[in-house]
Amino acid sequence: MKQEISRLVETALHSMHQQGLLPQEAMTTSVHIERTRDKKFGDFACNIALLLAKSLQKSPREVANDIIHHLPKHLHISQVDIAGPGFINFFVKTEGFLTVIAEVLKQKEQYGNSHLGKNESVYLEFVSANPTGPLHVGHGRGAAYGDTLGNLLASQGYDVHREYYVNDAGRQMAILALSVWLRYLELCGEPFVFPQNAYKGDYVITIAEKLKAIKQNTLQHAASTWWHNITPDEGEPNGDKDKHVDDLIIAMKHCLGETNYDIIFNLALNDVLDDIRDDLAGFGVHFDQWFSEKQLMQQGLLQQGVDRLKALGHTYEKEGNLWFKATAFGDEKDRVLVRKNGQPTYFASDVAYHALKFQKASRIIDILGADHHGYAPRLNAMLSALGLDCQRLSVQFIQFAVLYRGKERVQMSTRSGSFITLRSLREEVGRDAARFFYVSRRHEQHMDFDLDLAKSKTNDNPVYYIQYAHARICSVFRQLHAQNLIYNENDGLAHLELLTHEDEKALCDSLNRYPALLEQAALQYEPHLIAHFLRELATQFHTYYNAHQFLVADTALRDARLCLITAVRYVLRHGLTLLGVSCPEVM
RNA sequence: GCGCCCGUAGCUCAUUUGGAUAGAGCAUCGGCCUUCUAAGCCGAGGGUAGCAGGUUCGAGUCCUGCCGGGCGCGCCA
Repeated sequence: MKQEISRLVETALHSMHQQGLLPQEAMTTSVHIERTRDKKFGDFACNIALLLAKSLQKSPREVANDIIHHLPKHLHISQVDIAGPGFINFFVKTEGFLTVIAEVLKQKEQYGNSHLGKNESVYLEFVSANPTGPLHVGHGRGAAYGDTLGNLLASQGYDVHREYYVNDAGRQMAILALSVWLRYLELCGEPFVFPQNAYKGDYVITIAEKLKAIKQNTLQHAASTWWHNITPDEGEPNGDKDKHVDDLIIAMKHCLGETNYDIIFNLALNDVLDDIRDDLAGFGVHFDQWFSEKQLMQQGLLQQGVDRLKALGHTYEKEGNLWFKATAFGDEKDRVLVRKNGQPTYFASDVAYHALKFQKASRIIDILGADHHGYAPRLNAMLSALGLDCQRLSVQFIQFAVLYRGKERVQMSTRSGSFITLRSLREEVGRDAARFFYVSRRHEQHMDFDLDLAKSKTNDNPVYYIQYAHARICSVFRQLHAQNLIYNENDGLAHLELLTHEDEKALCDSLNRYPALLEQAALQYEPHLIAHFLRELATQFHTYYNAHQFLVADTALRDARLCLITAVRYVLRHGLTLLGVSCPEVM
């Protein structure tokens, strides 16, 4: 309907041009039709007269009047008005909206899908939390957003690859391995003070218990045999918590030897990763690939990336470190690639990782926590240096969810073990409520997350309202069968003109705009629009449900109404499925 | 100090990318179950869109400056 009106206006402008009422340059102004906010302004509005008025040196209302006089007639348009400063308002007859019902019933669960993406490959990386502990509720937002965005893009014809980048090569993982070993030593009865900077969560003890079950006491070493030349922990004279753990890691490797160290390291890594994988699966989030940073190094890709930058002349050496000239590409300072001890930085592996992504896909989306926003300029600098088009990379930052328990702010830290896990949230409020809640806010909007509210008053979550609309439709059909009535779809489609109520028109209007809404949401990476649309559609349905009886004696009317609510059901299901939310038939 | 994000009803958030009288939910108040599920519907109150300028037919939306909040500014990941 929107496109049809757009064409009508274009036709009008064209004939005005031919009659010399419109100069050539005015024809370049693109016609934009939008839905009205208020139905008293009709169903669609066009602001073209306001845009043309200046160049024509006429009042906007005058221009609008000229346009209306050149508009071709259209079967479904009942009235065209000029309103306000010069808007052209179109009133569409209800029949103009009803055709969508046949369209939805024809496409069924495909309705809403499109080929917008033309099969373009998209490399979507999200969550990618360090495998040093369980996911917490802060990660949930990125998981829900990323997965929904993936679903959305796939539905719009993009070829989506989902990936979790596993930081299994860095210092943090070494600290986890150390933490596990120290807990293990405690279980063996060794006395010492647990380092402040080590991981203190209970899961570390659980892993240590597993280690003890497997290796018994074979990895036990009295502190007197290996605790030498360790910088004191913070709080003690000349203490430094970072140096303290780093020294302990070196001593640990020295004491255990590489093989035993790797056993502990891998046990910890795999245990945590299994937990994360399982948690995400329970959240309905699946990845095509879990990409290991360590493999990036082992396969020599990291070195290749560094060599490439070096060969292109974008690096220099200073004080033994290898630097990337990031400032030459718009970053605020140069970045170290390889430390003087030969260790590559995190940034170096990101060079290699992104070069790889650019090889594999034409569009790359990184979903990062908002605390990483400073990372975007150096990524862009690096891509430019490599001669890659940084327009192909889009970095989406997820703002933090600030957690509250009632009025009280909850501090979270993986290190200290004081955090709410995603798993516990999921178990308490359920996957549907959690996913809907996360994705119903715009991702770059700061969000307040009240744990008490989320956990106690789950019925307040709008997701149930939407699911209830779906269940009610299913229930109507159960009643239909219980009353031994038959639903004849073709008969219903043949009598759609019986749907004359405003409620019915409003529902069809929503069904009509659903595909365009999905396209918009996909292009802007804003899946929250789906959540809001569904809420609105559910409201319209509940209103309709309360105002009219569906299972009426008049078969033609009954079938027509059943066609409409079946179409509504398809769209509800399509949208909820994109959000990773279930569609219960009974509630 | 510099950079990024943000500020909309008592609370949590929308607002069709610059459109007409800024809308929902929660909370508060008043109605609706002998009729397809009341996890629902109908109605009421509640606003200087942080503040001040600017751009134009028109600004919550774009620009500038303040104020307030979050985050970042490592050879951490």
